[in-house]
Order: sequence, then C-alpha cells, then structure tokens
Amino acid sequence: MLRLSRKTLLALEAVIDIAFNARPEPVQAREITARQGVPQRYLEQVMQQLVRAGILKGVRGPRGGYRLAKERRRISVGDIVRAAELAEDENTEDVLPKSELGARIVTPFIQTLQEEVMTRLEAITVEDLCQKARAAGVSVDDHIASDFTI
Amino acid sequence: MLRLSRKTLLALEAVIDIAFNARPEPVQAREITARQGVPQRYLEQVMQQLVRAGILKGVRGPRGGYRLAKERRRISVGDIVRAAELAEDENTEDVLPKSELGARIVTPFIQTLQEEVMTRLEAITVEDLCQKARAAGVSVDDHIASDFTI
DNA sequence: TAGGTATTCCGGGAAACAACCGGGGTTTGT
DNA sequence: ACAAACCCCGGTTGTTTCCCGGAATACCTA
Repeated sequence: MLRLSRKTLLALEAVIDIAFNARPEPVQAREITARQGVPQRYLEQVMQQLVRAGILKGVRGPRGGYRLAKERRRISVGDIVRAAELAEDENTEDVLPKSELGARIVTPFIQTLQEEVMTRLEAITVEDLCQKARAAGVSVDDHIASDFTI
Repeated sequence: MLRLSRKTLLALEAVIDIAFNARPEPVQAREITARQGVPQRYLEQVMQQLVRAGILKGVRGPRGGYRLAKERRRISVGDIVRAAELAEDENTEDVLPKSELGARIVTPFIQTLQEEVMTRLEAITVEDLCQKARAAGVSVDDHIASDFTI
C-alpha cells in the first residue's frame, strides 16, 4: 500500500488548520495540539521542518505562533509531503537490485508510479482543500470557537 | 513519498522472475536468491505469503520450487503488493484524527488517493511486465543461463 | 516398498532501523 | 520579565528485516 507516516498526516492537518483559519494573528502550536490531540513537543518538531522548508513562518514571542509563508494557492500537498518525509532519511541509497529483471523492469516501473503520484500531489493546493472544507460544511466559527476549549 | 517496503519489491521481482521464465519445471527459491542477491530464508518467507495469497503454488521435494498459481494475465501488480504488505499489519487501526478538519478533509483525501493508486496497480498484470521485459531486450536465454551460475 | 534427500512449509525470535516522544536550554519579540 | 518559537539530543516504542531449527512432503534409488 501507499503508506504515509503519521508525521506526514500531522503536517498536512497542521498546515490546513492554519490556512483554514483566517485570523490575522499567527496560530500557536498549542491550539493545534488541542485540536488534533497530539503531543505538543512532537508537533513543534514537525512545524520546524515545515518552517525550514519555507512553507510556514514562525513568529516568536508572546502572541506569536505560525503563519503561512506563502499564499494558500502556492503551497501544494506535494510540498508538504516532501517536507515531512524528506527530513531524516537523507541516505536515500536505493537498494539497487542485481538482477536484470529487477533493474530494468520493476525499479523503473515503481519510479514512474512514484513520480506520477507526486505530480498528482503537486497539482493540489492548500487552497483547494480549504474550499473543499468550506463546501463540506466545516464552519470557520466552530473552528475558531474550539480555540478556547483548551 | 510513496514508500514501498523492500519485501514488496522482492515479491514483485520474484513473481516476475518466475513468470518470465517459461520452463515447465518450477523455479527454486535458491535460483532467485542467486539472481537477486537476497538472503534465501527471507525470500522463502515472502514466497509463502504469495502462496497463501493464491499467487504462487509451491511444489515440494527435490526438483520442486514455485510456479504461478494462475495465468500471467490474471495476476495484477496490485495483487502482489497487497499480498506482501497486508501480511503482518492486521491491526489496521487507522489513527482517526480528532479534529473536524482532519477527519472530514485530509483523511478522505488520502484514502481517495490510495484507492486511485490501487486501482491503477490492479490494471497492470504480470503479463504486461513480461512483455515490457522482452521489449526492453532482457533475453530469456541470459535469464536461464544464470540458473547454472550457482 | 522402504529409506534417504531435497525442497517447501511453519513459527519464533534476534537485530537493525525508523517513528515517536520528551527534556533542557537558547533566542526572539512584547 | 515573560511567552512563545527555535535547537539539539537522547530514550522509548514499534516495524521491518533477517535468521534459525525444525516439520511436512515429494522424488529417487535400491
């Protein structure tokens, strides 16, 4: 199957959470953890990967938090997935198969498939998902209201 | 990224290896390990998953080995991937996100993507990959000749 | 027909690796 | 001074990979 790590899911939810929230003030990590129910320390770690990838922008100090670094329509799902996955496995030494069959057929086949999926993910932006959320009836009011249920 | 486990790659290569080899006698695990350079014990484990999934058929005793359980065009890549992946993770307890945004938007989005990829994989058969191998110039003679380099 | 051998089958479990999580401290802005 | 993002690093848990010892089964020879 296509396995995405929990970290990637987290990153996706966090970015959309911030994008969906239209407040002028930045969104604090604490709010997101309250909504998603994940340990705050772990989420901050993921957030910083997103900051380093140029997707989020951190604002320090009191009343600080995170904000999108670009417009919603300029951030693709592929960007987020890459930022989350590509963080620690820098080795990327693809176990090259010895057999001709493996090297010439199944490896290229898998690579092509991966590229196709990635292309598909690059075509979908955070903007698209936000519109979908609105269409699905997730109201901004409920969203913001839950900020105070900490 | 779309991460496939080594086990899945192995399963794919093994099945295609057997399918590409047109001999009447079954193919032994030992031959495949010699060609792919993988530990024999591990490969046998993968092979048995494929047997239980109804993709391969094991033939015991001397001159035994593995054979396709069905025609080449009736075995899809999706079948093989499912058989290899779905073996040990029977838990499948999808970590359901608490937030509305996660539950209503990103989870369905990911699921749809997974289903699309799976549908895509079901449409490609072992027969297709064998034809591709022949077109790519992987000769059957070389393939069989390597049987005796053990 | 009986026994020896080659091979698939089966379960358990060690070893390596990645994912997950937390601590302590530093920097930055209010 | 305080509140938050930042940074490094180590510990825990879980998954993947790999190995081992044996049992079952089929072929071969005598």
